[in-house]
Amino acid sequence: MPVARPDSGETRVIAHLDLDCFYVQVEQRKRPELRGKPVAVVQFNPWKGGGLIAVSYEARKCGVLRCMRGDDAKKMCPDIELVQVPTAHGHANVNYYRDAGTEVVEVLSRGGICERASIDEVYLDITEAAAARLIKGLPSLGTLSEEARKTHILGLEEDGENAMTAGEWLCQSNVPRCDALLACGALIVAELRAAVLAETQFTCSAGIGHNKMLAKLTSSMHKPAQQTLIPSSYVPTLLATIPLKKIGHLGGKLGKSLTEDLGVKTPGDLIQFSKLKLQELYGVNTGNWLWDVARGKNGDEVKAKVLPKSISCGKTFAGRTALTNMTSVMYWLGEMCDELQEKLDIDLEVHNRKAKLLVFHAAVQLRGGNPQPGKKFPSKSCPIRYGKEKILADARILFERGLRDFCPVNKSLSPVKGSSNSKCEWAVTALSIGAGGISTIPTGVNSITSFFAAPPRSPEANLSASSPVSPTMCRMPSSDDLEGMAGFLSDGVTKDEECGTLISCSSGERPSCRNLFHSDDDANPDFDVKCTPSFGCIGSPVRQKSSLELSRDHEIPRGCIANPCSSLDGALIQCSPVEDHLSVHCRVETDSHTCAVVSIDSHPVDISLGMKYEATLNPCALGIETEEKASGVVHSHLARSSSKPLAENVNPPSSAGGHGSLVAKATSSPKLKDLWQRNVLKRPSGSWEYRQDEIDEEVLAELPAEIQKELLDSMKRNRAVRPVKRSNIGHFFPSSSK
DNA sequence: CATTATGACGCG
DNA sequence: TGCGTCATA
Repeated sequence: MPVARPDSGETRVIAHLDLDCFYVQVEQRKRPELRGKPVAVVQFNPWKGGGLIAVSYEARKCGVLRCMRGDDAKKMCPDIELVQVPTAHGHANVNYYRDAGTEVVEVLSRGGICERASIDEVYLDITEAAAARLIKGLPSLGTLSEEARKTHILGLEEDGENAMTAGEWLCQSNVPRCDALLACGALIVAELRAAVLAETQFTCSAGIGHNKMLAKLTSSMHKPAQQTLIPSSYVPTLLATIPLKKIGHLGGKLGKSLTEDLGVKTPGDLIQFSKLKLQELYGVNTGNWLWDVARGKNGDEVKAKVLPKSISCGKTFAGRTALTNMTSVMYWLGEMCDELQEKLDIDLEVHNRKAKLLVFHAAVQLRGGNPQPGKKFPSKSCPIRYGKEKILADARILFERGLRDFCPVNKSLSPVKGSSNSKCEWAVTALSIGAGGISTIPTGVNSITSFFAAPPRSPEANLSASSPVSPTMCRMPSSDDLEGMAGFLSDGVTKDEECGTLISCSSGERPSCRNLFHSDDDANPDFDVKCTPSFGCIGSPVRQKSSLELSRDHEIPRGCIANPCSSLDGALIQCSPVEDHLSVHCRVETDSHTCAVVSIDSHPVDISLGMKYEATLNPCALGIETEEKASGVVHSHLARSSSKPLAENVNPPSSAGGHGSLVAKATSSPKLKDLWQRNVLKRPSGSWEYRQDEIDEEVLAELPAEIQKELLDSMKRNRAVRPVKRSNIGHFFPSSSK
């Protein structure tokens, strides 16, 4: 549901860029002999020649449409070249196209704040660049590039007394600043499009306006390889003219409801309704948003986001290809898990990110028994454990769990053919698994690792001397890091005040540098943290102290969880140097699929020596498995558990300890440190609380602009309007009927 | 049961 | 956490 954001009026210059029939262009670049020909890209599927997903403009002239099948396209246009989407793991693989899109993003991101909206679409906020250009003076006809001159200016009168060319419009003086800004924006976009063409060989179309909605609306008005500008003066005319469904989010049920229930045919028609009325009809958020739409307003910001927030793979099994037994389901799940893990590996390697959540979904039909028509197979999720075998095992459990919820009577997991009435027979028509909650592994120059490992006065203990630290690890905290920090600080806080536990650990092998940042238990056996809990207590409801010793030989703190049955599967430690304290926040995922959040407060740290910590641990969100296998060593025991172990019968590793990782974050910049220090409130419990409302504006102002922006965005998001109680939205999306 | 794969986001 | 909606190649 759309949500209205505070509108910025006409101060911004926003562009929306869209690659023309993108997959086709990618294929044409690979095979230049296809250029200028009728071409379509078809998705792997033997049925009727596969489905078209991209059609070249030459083919469109013959009447070939997307959503046709390959066979139909051949009939309509015998000369058409059908190119297959590459296949991997038994289904279509779009990585090649995604990478091609990345090339484009790399060019475009030079122009301003860049938000990758889809595989081939980008929003740019080029306000700053446009303003800078405007300061240099209005463009002049002589210097106008060819591409800029070809801009379509909506509402421009091309004949008659007041006729004006686009070039003239772009160069006019004595116009409102907002128009001049748009004109500068058009020049910039023209240059960017030319750069994209020169550097990637791809053409794209663009829309330029004062907000995302307008930019998106106009980018598709002149295709391919053209750009369109919408002056604010033309907005009312445009909105009164176009079909409602052209507006983003109004192409579906909401738009249909507006038309059918209220007779609204164009966005402009909405203007007759008061804000209150729209709120009553569609809820506060959507109502406000619609009120804005009627006026061409839209406060959505262009987010600096180039990377996807989730990664998934899926396959459909239509018609007779539906899967009706566990063996075939497991086969395909296996393929998909391999693929997902591959993607996660790449994302970790290339972007230094890890996912938190595994999501499973399937489309399943019930046959026999009492198949309930509209019933949907539920999607299920759990914390993700890296490693394809683990993903597969978890996906299987999620599937079975879904099946249990889904099957009405029978709890059997196997489909039964020739359905006896008591059993249910199922057919899987789609499977998908995805990884969500992907975020940058926090790193920084003064990450906890270098903090420990590279004591300034102890060169021989400097880890980087023995194993070079990669540049990415030594960089300034990126905006992603910051976002991670803000998010972490705002929600990574323990809430459970009652339970406590002890940990202690001694160290294992000296880890390689890489392992300080990544957990990759299979791939990095050299980082095998042996946790030897030396003492502990079971079930103490009282917070207790324990010490974490770091010996001189092992500069790296071996964070480890008290539960000896667990291996560290994705430990994440965040730390902040605050005065002379070191504070560590640690999130641990264990083999038994539990997770813990602990925090450790240290007292004066001498980083050049082995360290002793007074630690207070606040486990939360735990469901640590039982003490029964724990041969006399430490157990965690928790008063409450908010997440159950995934598997009913978990076999804990027999030995204490396991593979693990320590991922650290801190800040090198004194300013950031300061920012952190001032806004992280230490609570008696030793846990952290982040008070974003107390961020010191002066400190914020000293940060690099990009980081400022990102932090502000992040704060805004955290503060986003929470919908008030919906009044009568229920009647609007009838869930039962249909 | 034939558009397939992939993603984002908002609600309760 | 899970679901539904929307979008686009």
